[in-house]
Amino acid sequence: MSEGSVSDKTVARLSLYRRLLSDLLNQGIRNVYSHQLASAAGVTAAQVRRDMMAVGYSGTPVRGYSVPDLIESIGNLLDSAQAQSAALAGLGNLGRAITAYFAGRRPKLAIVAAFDNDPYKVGRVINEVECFHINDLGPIVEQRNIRVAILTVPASEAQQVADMLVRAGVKGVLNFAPVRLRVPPDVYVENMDMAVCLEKVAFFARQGRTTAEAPS
Amino acid sequence: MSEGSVSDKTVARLSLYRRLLSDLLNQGIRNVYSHQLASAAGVTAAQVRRDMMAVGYSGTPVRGYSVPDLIESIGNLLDSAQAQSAALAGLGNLGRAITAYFAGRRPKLAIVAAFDNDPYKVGRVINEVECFHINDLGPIVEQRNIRVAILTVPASEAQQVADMLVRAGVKGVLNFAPVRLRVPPDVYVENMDMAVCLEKVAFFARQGRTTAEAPS
DNA sequence: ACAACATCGTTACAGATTTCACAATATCGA
DNA sequence: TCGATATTGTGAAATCTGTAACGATGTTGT
Ligand SMILES: NC(=O)c1ccc[n+]([C@@H]2O[C@H](COP(=O)([O-])OP(=O)(O)OC[C@H]3O[C@@H](n4cnc5c(N)ncnc54)[C@H](O)[C@@H]3O)[C@@H](O)[C@H]2O)c1
Ligand SMILES: NC(=O)c1ccc[n+]([C@@H]2O[C@H](COP(=O)([O-])OP(=O)(O)OC[C@H]3O[C@@H](n4cnc5c(N)ncnc54)[C@H](O)[C@@H]3O)[C@@H](O)[C@H]2O)c1
Repeated sequence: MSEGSVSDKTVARLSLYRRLLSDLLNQGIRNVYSHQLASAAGVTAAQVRRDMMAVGYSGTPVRGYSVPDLIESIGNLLDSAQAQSAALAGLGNLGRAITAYFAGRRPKLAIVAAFDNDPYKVGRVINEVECFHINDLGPIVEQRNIRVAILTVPASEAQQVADMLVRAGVKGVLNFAPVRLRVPPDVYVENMDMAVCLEKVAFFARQGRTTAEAPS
Repeated sequence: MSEGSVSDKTVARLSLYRRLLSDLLNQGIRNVYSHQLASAAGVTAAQVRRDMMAVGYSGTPVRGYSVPDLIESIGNLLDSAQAQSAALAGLGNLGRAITAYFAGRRPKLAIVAAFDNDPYKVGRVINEVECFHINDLGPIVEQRNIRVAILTVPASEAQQVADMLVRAGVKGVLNFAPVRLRVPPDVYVENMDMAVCLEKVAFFARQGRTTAEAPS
């Protein structure tokens, strides 16, 4: 199904659109125009319509887009047929915040296992997620067919833990450690680099650069 | 001083380079080639050399770049002359993790005040940062000349708190709430949208897209 | 029934960003 | 001293990304 190549940026915007559309649906709004969605997302109307080409969904003039139908169409592109599972490595300050945030939020993409090397955490259930010892990562990730991981271990451990994840079959990593991971070319890594982002903000705050950022 | 227009992406990469260079310096390495820095950062050597043009620093053939000199040159571009101060709004799970992470790390860009509306937190010092009541935000931000803020309040409160920050003179916001903030055009907003990023990772993990991401 | 209208889908364009390619050059070894 | 060599800096080409423009189209009001 679907296009072989949807760009990075487009995927990010579609995910954002979907969240905005869900908000609209909760407000009882069932139709939306490209310029309305654009305004909510902070992009141009042309951008929204262009992104819709990737989805393959067509609205109608005068009515615009059907909110529930569009949510479903975006889901057809972004979501996998069967639910995906994610693992989290490193249940420290950030790891716990993240598990709390995602707990019970996405049925199609949930954190189903956490790993740490701190014996005090292993065996406990934190924010609805069971914590295992890092040494058991391989078998558990393989058994549960986990392909997505969130990496929140200290920078010094990040590469080593990433290697374990990759060996166990993980194909996508959301990396919070301020380190560039070395992974095989078929593994996708997204770096959330807070230090870099904060320096960016500080720089442009000083420069007075006119705002507006696409979703990271 | 310096160029009027350095791109978004270039600023992010320069911040990354600087961190990598600091690591090298700690290892006692005092010279580096563009292809080495490129490999560490996950970009091409041509990209590194192109970014150096924005900095205005020149290396020499055969020797490459001087690590300490390059760190200084990047600092001349990225850092402000006098230290910048940042505020954090919302000392919840994520806010506490972030203050812990940045505590005592950057002398030139430190979190110097936190704000919350939870009376239990107000008045306490958490991770070396004093917590004030959100209602006192305006005067304190103005007095301390704070221009940069990190926003980690619940999504429902984000716009309102952002308005307070902007009124107090903040010109750059690192926003973690899954909401698109409305701010005047002279205020720079960087969205760290974890939900969007996780969906991106899940999507490309499935697609088998060949990796490699620029710094966010 | 049909004209007026606002919006959609798509193609063509423009701008930004990255990569390529190569002349210029500083250093090392003979 | 001087040639050999690997690297730099940068103009030009290529690619990626977003914007603009416009014909096509469905709806509404009369
Ligand atoms: N806290 C933040 O806001 C923040 C911001 C930016 C980046 N980061 C990065 O995120 C990562 C985690 O940050 P944190 O503040 O949560 O740190 P933390 O020290 O609170 O948590 C790290 C966790 O990883 C566990 N751990 C250590 N070694 C391990 C190993 N080999 N295998 C499995 N688990 C291991 C520790 O037991 C701990 O629970 C770090 O790389 C940090 O640089 C954090
Ligand atoms: N925790 C995560 O990993 C994570 C991930 C992605 C996004 N986010 C977003 O970050 C934000 C914070 O997340 P969290 O998990 O820390 O939530 P949290 O509920 O733990 O923390 C929110 C904090 O904000 C304070 N607060 C509430 N209203 C306020 C107001 N009007 N003024 C000042 N302070 C106020 C609360 O007292 C609390 O301390 C949310 O918008 C969340 O969606 C969090």
